[in-house]
Amino acid sequence: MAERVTIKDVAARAGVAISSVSSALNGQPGVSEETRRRINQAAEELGFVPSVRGRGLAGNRAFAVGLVVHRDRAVLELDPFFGAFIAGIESLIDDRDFALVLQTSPDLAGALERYRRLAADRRVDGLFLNELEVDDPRVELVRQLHLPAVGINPEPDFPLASVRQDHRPGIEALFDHLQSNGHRSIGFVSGPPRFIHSRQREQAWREALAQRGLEPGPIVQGDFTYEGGIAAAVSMLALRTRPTAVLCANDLSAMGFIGQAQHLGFRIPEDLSVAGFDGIQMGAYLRPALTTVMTRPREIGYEAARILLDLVDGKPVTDAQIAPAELVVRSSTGPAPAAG
Amino acid sequence: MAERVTIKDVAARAGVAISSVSSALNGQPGVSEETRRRINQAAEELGFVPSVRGRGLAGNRAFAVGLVVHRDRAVLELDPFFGAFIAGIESLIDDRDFALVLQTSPDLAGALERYRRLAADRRVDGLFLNELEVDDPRVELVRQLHLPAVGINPEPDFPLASVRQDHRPGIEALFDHLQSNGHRSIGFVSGPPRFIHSRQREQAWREALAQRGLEPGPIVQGDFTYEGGIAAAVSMLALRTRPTAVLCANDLSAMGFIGQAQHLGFRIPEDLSVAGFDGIQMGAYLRPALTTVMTRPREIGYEAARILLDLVDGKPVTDAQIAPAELVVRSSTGPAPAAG
DNA sequence: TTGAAAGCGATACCAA
DNA sequence: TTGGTATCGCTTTCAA
Repeated sequence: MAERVTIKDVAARAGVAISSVSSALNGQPGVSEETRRRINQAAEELGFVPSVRGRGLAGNRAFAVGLVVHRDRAVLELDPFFGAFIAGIESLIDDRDFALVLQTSPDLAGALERYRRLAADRRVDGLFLNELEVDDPRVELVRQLHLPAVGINPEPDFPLASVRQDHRPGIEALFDHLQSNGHRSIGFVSGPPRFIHSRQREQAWREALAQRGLEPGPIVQGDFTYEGGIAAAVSMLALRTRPTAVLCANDLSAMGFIGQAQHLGFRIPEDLSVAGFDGIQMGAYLRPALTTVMTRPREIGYEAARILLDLVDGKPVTDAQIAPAELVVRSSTGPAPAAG
Repeated sequence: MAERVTIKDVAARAGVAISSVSSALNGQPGVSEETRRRINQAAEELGFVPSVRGRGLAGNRAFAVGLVVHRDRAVLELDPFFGAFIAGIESLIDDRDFALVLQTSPDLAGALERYRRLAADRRVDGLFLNELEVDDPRVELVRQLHLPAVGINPEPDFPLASVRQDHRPGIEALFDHLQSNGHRSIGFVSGPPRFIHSRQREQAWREALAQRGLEPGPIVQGDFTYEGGIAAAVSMLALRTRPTAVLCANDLSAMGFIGQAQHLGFRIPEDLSVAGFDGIQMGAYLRPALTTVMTRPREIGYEAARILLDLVDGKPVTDAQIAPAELVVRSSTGPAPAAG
């Protein structure tokens, strides 16, 4: 029972050739209405679903796209980006009968190996390139591999298709908020500089300062982790010229920063305002609840998938621009302390 | 350039038939050492990687396994289970040249549809069944579909292969810890009863109480979310007979519970001890840091994948048992308040 | 031990 | 508008 029904079965039942079944079911012209009807009915009755393996071999397509998450597992656990990003991808590709092949690797080198194999054994038709790094070797790789790929928030002159979200409006809004609260010295906890998005965020911070004629506050390098936020707080709060407000490159490091600042006796936001970046749910649950700049990973995933599938179909594509990041004011930011 | 090299190319280069290439590369007998060597060399030189499409069609295999996450996106973002679980799966299947096809669906009904299609178009050779529900329809589905499947932490009489982790030792240890701290009334915030693992955790709580001759403390139903934890705290802490300690069915709801309890003026752990279940990283960063029972999703993923691939290979399998959950004492639990 | 050939399940071209 | 057939890349008989 449940013997898989193939195109032959449908053809037999409808009394036509398999080529006609294929044409009919794929909505191609050159099939009479009557025949098409018979074929559809036969397929229906038999519960026929074309084998993606057969289709793939014949059409030289995998009907799948690949994503390699090259982060260590702990980050993957904590980072809210992927869940939403993946959900966004799926909401689009499902309708087109594509599947997502997900792989993980702790580092970029391993990820490259994965990408290479996904391409070598022809398991996917296209790739998502996220967490782009400076001079990211994946760009050259997909070129060699002749694989369509779409980059997520790449640098301006990125040579492949891409989807971007402008972070600046959110950071601008944050600065408006801070400045109207009397802050004039605003520090920054960065991410590892090898990541494009680390640089983008730092750049946005610099621009916002410059635009307001403010001196850049202290900057300390973090690494997007909670621990990195702790370390950043330790060094930044020991400075003689402490900022009155701090922007962290992501929410997780903001959480670490706040935790450590409180541990050191600072009241947030009375003594120090701290803001994050990402908009993770958890931020709403902290006390103080985290002021942050919210991105839209789900939409990014959706748009990235749309572009990628168009690329796979050989359609012309234009880069996508997601609605800009937005400020979410909660309680970790407030009036600057009176100058002491 | 970069024209895909196929088995034909290798055969041509080695001066043999493609069937010999196939046999040689798959390590099958009936190929002379000399020929095998020549073939290997040719394959090497050409950089040949067999197409998973061709292999799949010929061998009636997809070389892929499927996981459908049927949770809403917000949960997927916050739940640390999946990241680690997936990493565990991958660490095994990668070596065997299998890939993971990941799909998401907000609910079980949608998930069933996804499973059905993964099977119908023969995209995967096996399925992971996680977050099992009572009378879970997926069990019948995979039977109909003739698809190998492995259940994660199912009920005792589960009819399919499975991997289990015993939660009880961790909860026993927690109760030892609480009891030695003077707690005698221990409440429980449950998960939705339709989930097997909700029931398992509640059952473990009941057993631990019974074993110590303690009366079951109050029980309130949660839903594994932060908000559910808040709601549970609201109702449980309004009770005339408040417990002195509370176990929550997962860390996230414990976090909500603690947040709300603090909001209501309870000091944790001085006035009330609260423990979670899961062992998410975030728990270590809270204040108070969360006492919890730690599971091992990565190992669960690994073992589940091992069993599933054996099943796919038609090998006999036995259920896997992961090392039991363990207690992690942090600062959200402490001595019971003096009886008032 | 080797090679030829028949599938696997589709698509697509070309005659009829 | 149809049907026959080559083809995709591989595995697996089965002869030689």
